Amino acid sequence: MYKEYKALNLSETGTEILAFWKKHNIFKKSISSRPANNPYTFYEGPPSANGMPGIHHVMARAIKDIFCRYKTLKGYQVKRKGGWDTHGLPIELAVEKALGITKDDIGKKISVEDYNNACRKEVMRYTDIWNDLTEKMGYWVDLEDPYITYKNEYIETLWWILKQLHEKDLLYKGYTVQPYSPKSGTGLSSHELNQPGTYKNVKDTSVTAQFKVKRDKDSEFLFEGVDTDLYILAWTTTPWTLPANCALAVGPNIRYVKLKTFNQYTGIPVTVILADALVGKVAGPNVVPTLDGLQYDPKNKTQPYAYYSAGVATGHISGSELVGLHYEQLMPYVTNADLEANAFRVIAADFVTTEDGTGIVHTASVFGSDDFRACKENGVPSVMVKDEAGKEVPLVNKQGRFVDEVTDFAGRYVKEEYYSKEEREEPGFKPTDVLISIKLKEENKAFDVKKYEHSYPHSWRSDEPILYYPLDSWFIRTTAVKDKMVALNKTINWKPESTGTGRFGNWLENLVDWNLSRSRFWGTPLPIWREENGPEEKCIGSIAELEAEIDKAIKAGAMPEGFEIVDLHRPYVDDVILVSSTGKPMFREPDLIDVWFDSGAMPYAQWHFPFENKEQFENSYPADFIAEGVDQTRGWFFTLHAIAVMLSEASDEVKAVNAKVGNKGVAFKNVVSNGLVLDKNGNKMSKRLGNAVDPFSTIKQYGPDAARWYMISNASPWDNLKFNMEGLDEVRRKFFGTLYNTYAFFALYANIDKFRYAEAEINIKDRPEIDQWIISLLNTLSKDVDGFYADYEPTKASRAIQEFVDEHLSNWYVRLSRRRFWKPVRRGAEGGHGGSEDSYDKLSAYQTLYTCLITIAKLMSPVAPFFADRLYTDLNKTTHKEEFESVHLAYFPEYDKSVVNKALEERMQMAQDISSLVLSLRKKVGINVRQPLSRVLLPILNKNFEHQVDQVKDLILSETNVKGIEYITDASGFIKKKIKPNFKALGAKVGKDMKAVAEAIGNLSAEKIAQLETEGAIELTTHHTLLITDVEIIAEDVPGWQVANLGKLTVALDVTISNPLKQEGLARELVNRVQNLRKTSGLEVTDRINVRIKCADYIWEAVNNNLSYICAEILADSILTDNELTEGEKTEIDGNEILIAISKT
RNA sequence: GGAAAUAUAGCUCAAUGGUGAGAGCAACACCCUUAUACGGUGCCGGUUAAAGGUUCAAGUCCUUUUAUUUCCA
Repeated sequence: MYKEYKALNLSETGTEILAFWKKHNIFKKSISSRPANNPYTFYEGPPSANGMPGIHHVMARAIKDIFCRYKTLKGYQVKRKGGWDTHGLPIELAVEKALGITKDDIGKKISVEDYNNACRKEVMRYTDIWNDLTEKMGYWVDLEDPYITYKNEYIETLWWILKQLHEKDLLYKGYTVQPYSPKSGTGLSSHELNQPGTYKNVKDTSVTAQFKVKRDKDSEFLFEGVDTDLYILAWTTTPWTLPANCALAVGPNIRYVKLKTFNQYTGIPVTVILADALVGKVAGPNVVPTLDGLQYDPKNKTQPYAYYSAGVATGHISGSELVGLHYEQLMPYVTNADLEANAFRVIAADFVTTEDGTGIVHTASVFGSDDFRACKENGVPSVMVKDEAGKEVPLVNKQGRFVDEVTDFAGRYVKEEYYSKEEREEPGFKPTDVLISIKLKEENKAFDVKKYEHSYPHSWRSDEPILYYPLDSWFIRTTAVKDKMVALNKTINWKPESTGTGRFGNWLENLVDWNLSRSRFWGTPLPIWREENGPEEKCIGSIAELEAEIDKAIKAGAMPEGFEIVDLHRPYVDDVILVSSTGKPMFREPDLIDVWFDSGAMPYAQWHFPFENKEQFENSYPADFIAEGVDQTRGWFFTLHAIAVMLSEASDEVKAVNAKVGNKGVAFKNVVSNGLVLDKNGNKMSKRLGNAVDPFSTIKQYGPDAARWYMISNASPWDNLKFNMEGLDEVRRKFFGTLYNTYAFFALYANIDKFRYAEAEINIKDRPEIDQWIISLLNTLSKDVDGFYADYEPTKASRAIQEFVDEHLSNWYVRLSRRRFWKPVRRGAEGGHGGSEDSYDKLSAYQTLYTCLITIAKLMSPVAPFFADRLYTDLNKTTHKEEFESVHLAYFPEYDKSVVNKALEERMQMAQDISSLVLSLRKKVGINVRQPLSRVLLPILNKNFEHQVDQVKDLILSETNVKGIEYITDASGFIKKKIKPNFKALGAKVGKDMKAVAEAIGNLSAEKIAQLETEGAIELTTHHTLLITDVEIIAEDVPGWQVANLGKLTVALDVTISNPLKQEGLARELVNRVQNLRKTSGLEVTDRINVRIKCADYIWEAVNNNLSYICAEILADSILTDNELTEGEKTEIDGNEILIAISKT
């Protein structure tokens, strides 16, 4: 027996099938039943289990799951090792919040050890909830043996990788300019800088400084007509950075001008260069045609300005013309040959604006991140001094004071706020910025000094302004393999392609070295030990190596006897002090590494490669497929790619594996980057706004399959999805509801007829037309869906399946075949072909519908794994046609080309279209479908047309309740024709003359059209030869008939109703009433009945004339007229009252 | 500031450069149903974000702009 259900309940299906999978270990079997030598490798991007999963995780994981299940169906062995991302800032923050502490308290209120233990606990806090969701949504991933990034083994692999890079000089120490708090002596992360209250409005001393242009052959053109010194004006709100000035940045497309004026502090006439757009702000209304005869007035703050050359318009200088000019160092405390040659010049930078200042930006490479980048790009050296150890350091030390070399201000804090309150209140105290301003004024180097209010970031720890300051960092020299990364990226299949070429490709083109350093506590420690103030450096690549070094250190007395390292995290690893070759102590570099390195190294670290599992690694490298959100483009996707490419150069072990598996150095071959899940209005989901969708309640309410199907079929994975609950409901009703009903219909009759698919398979070619048609479509569908999955297009796959189920299987095949299933079979003919035609036809219908259903189950199983499995097992449990206990152990349907018949598909489409046209005509003239009509007229388009339609004639007639089809030709000129140019065909031929040709075609007479049809070609008035293939000719109208058109099809309907037709219509009306009555009386579909009716005479006459038809339809043994009838159902036929009484025989 | 994606009916999405831009949902009306709270037919709905350009022909190709979103700075 096929299981029959009271109603569709996808939620229940989910929980029941899940239990079935668990009980029978289906997931494990789906792996073990596939050969190990045919692997398909998937990498799980590890989620962090310290937050609750959201609906977008269901989306992302559905995509991962779909392709893994699909490949299993295709016979691949798909292992999916789960993983957890356990390090990183979010975890630290969660712990700090839970414990009510800040970063500053670590090592004070709480030991690093306790803190890290808290992190270790925190990180797996929601593991159970995650696992629960994973199961409930049907995401198959191995949760029993996941990789966990904080495990020693995992870290050991990371260390091994770092050592590979270190040995090839791909790991080095450098510096970056970062926000820095001198008071607390630490850098600040961008996250810390984004805390509320960090940015405050402050009033700072701002200086517009005069940088004197060196007169040489490059600058000579600027001096034309200039009779004073020439200065470039640059503005800064951090005067303390002026001693470190090394370049001036201009916008290459900004227009600059020369102005002559007096320095307001010294009265010296000067000529200055600034942006044209800012003349109004700097000079205000004080621009005069010429300064001739004007005098400097020390009491007047607003000195006059004059454009240098009288013709203002010709005085423009473009920024690019200024690039390369050299100027004199503004505050020459520190210089050297390199600086003299390569610094103190004008460079172009994209961050220069004309919003404020002078349109020229003072640049101090080590005190600003833009500055740092611009100087690096332009090869400008930094102004630095050497410390006692001979190391280059900036002019400001880590406490925020000027170094000795800046003689005038040595030892002074650069920011006023770093002085204590008492110091600042002492009489005569002046902030360093002010002192610098005074000095510049005296030296005719300050053009303008004033207070300026702006927003400036402050440290949340000490509430003092931060400095942008160069901090030590460890880098991976990704730029060394940039070309290879770019080249290999082109071999990766990105979905969508634009993410790979655009976002990722551009990122690679502008690659900078990867800054690995993080100043934190909970993460993978950098395995590098260094001598203090010495050159020696050790990078440790394994636990064994570390232990050996510890042994050496113990022997040298640097560490206590019996020291053992059991945990590679801080603080334990910081207790390790090694000894150098000269016996000096070596301390670990205190940094942790970027957590992205953790996840990017998972292909190796998940197997603890190369320390263990070499074979597993070889069999799963690189990945065939990965999928994550598009936000991972520069995160996980990048780190996977970067590490893989680096190792393909730096590691002999990885090189060997690559050679063996034929990998040029990628970590993954196919990648799907999915979009975001937004709420139904297109807003971002957030807990704060309360528009976040809870995945658990969604799955509970609609079932996991509806949720998955909705998300996948609605929009391509890479488009953002507007998540709307109504859509889920629609999917449930429309797709799953229809499919469920189709199954229920099948089960109902198959159970009655005890169909078990035990009979021999009827050859497809021997089945009725409609069976051949649906089988043909089904095979086309299998092929299409296979292609879509293979191309990582799940949306197209699900839409194709949905269309097949709704439009073709349910709405056409089952509807038209319905009678075949309930048609009574003569006794004795049951159970085998060779019996009557009836049983043969019925068997064919069962076999066909069964095949459709079980094939659909397989095709849809990657997207809707629960429902598909129920459908599959419900069918297969009764027939035992296949040996698999689950659809997920079965194989993808084979495409059988021999049963695909395009002509058949075409004519069935015509049948559907013609039927639709007839129904629409019926509607137009108000004749309902129960009233039979005599004939449909079809104007013939070509010979093949008649042949095609004839084969589906019966379907059309029964669907539209019409007695016959007649084909008409236009021999008599009876049919009105319409001619339309085929633009595509004509375009190539006539090109520019298209308009005239189209008009000429439109003007063709009926005779000319007929001539074209018979002769195949005519001459147009435009002197072009028109071929029959250049146009479409449609029979548009049959005068005097009810006519409807669709594309090339034209249908005319005879709407005259003769008396026999009328009577037949009445008979059908009666059948309809009786059937309704059967249903409301609760009779079974197989019950036989007796009927008595009381009605008008003409209706009884109609009934009497169609008695056998009616009896057959309603399973009646007798129908009697009874004018005395009082009981029974009162109803209406043709406007007349009728009384019907039925009774079971 | 840079890069990328998206923009088509009230909503969700289609539309190999080929000329009246289509479905589904929703609304409305009528009809059908011994699988189907399902279906059919009709009706309603569009300056294809805007402006230029290329072309015989643009929703589609190019340029600019706008909006939304993401990533980076």
